Order: sequence, then structure tokens, then C-alpha cells
Amino acid sequence: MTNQLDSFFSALADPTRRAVVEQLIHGPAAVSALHDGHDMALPTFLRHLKVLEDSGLVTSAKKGRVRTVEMRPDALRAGADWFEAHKTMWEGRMDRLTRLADQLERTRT
Amino acid sequence: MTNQLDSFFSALADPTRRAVVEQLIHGPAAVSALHDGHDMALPTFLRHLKVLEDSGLVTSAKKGRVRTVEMRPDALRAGADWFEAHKTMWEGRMDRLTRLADQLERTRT
DNA sequence: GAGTTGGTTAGTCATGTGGCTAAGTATTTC
DNA sequence: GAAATACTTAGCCACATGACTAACCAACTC
Repeated sequence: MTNQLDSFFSALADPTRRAVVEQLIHGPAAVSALHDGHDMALPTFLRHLKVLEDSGLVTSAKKGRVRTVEMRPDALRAGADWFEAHKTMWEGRMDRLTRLADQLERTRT
Repeated sequence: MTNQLDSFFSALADPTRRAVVEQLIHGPAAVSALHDGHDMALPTFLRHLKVLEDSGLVTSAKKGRVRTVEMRPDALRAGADWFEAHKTMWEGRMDRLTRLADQLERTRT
């Protein structure tokens, strides 16, 4: 039940993986292209990609000897929804508190 | 630079901690009140609270022997902003792709 | 078909994370 | 002032995570 969001957020809790997501927003890319500019061994980088794939953020497919990675269409939905829902609730509460404070202020004067 | 988002997302990558955030949205609460209903030892739970506090999502203050925890006013901003920015970019790209596909379709017929 | 390129597998290592118990401290409360 | 309450600290354990090297395989390229 909670597992979806768990792996989703923990996939994004790493700067390398967020960078990959940001790269992929501009379009699909091969593993080696993504790897360029990240200062780490390829196997390490590959495991980051696996985490992203397991979390449902990206897909990949191999053609010949090149593996191409791309964002999944609804990739950012789950997280964005969560934030939207809770941010809204939270801001609603802040508004009510502000109004309450205003009322108290008015009553006092 | 990235550290902020790192700890932010990894704080939310755990169901217990997300549950606490959801509880706190309805208002501040004492540690023991938050702990009720979470089936784990108090010290363990306390460490989850520490993670939340270190990530900047919540604050706490002790009065007498009771520690009260509450959301920080701008708590969900950082994450919501990240999603907003990237979701927008991504959806923009999807729109352009859709339009492109439509054009190709039209050209072909 | 030998060499290069692009990725993969396997195995090791250090550190981090989430859980526990046991024992301690600081306030109330009676 | 003894007992109960509300955390807090310390220390342990198992497993997950992020990094590495070394060796391997598959598919182009010349």
C-alpha cells in the first residue's frame, strides 16, 4: 500500500538520481550518454538507474548493444499528487488559523 | 546545495514519517500522542522524529516534561516546488510530442 | 576475425538505517 | 518524598545502500 510512495521518494532522495530524472525530462538517452558527467564507475551508475526503474520513474529498452532510458509518462504524478493533497490541507489550515487570529484581534480591540 | 532536497525526500521515504506528517497537518501534538498507534518502541519512534526535524519538515519544543512537535510553516514548499517545476517541464514536453505526433498523422493521410 | 565499444555480473567493503532493550533523567502528582 | 509520567541516552544487531574493481558478454567496426 505504502510501498509505491516509499520507493518513489527514496529514488528521488539521491542527487545523482534526481540529476538523471532532470536529464531525461528533455528526452530519452542512452546509458553511456547519461553516465557522462557523473563522476562514478559505470556499474555504480547502473545501479542508480535500476533504482529509478524499480521505482517506476523510468523505463529502458535495449536495442543492439545500446540501452535507452526514458521517463515513464505518468512518472511524477504519484509524488506531485501527494504534495498537492497535503500542501492544500496544510495551507487550508494556515488560512483558518490566520482568520481565527484576525477575529481574536478584532474581538480584543 | 543538493543536501536540502536529499534529506527532505529521504525523510518522506518512510511510511511512519509520512504518517507523522499527515497527523501534524491537523495541528501540533506531543511526542507520546504521536507515538500512539505506531507499533514500535518509543526510542525508535523518536529517531524518526529526529529525522523529520533534521530535514526541516517539523520543529519541536519542550515545555516541562512534554515535547510538542509541529509542522514548519513552509514545510512542504521545497518538495512541492521541485515537483511543480519538473512536472510542468515534463508535461510541456509531452504536449509538444503529442502535437508533433498529430502533425505527422495529418501529413501521412 | 581481432579489436573496440557499451553494457553486465560478481564480489568486496564501509557506512547508513531501522529496529530492539536496558537504563537514566527530569517533571508532575499524590 | 515516593511513584508515575514523558521522554532521553547508550549500545547492540541485521540488513540496505552506495561505492569500488575485476572479469565477462554481446554487437559493431575495420
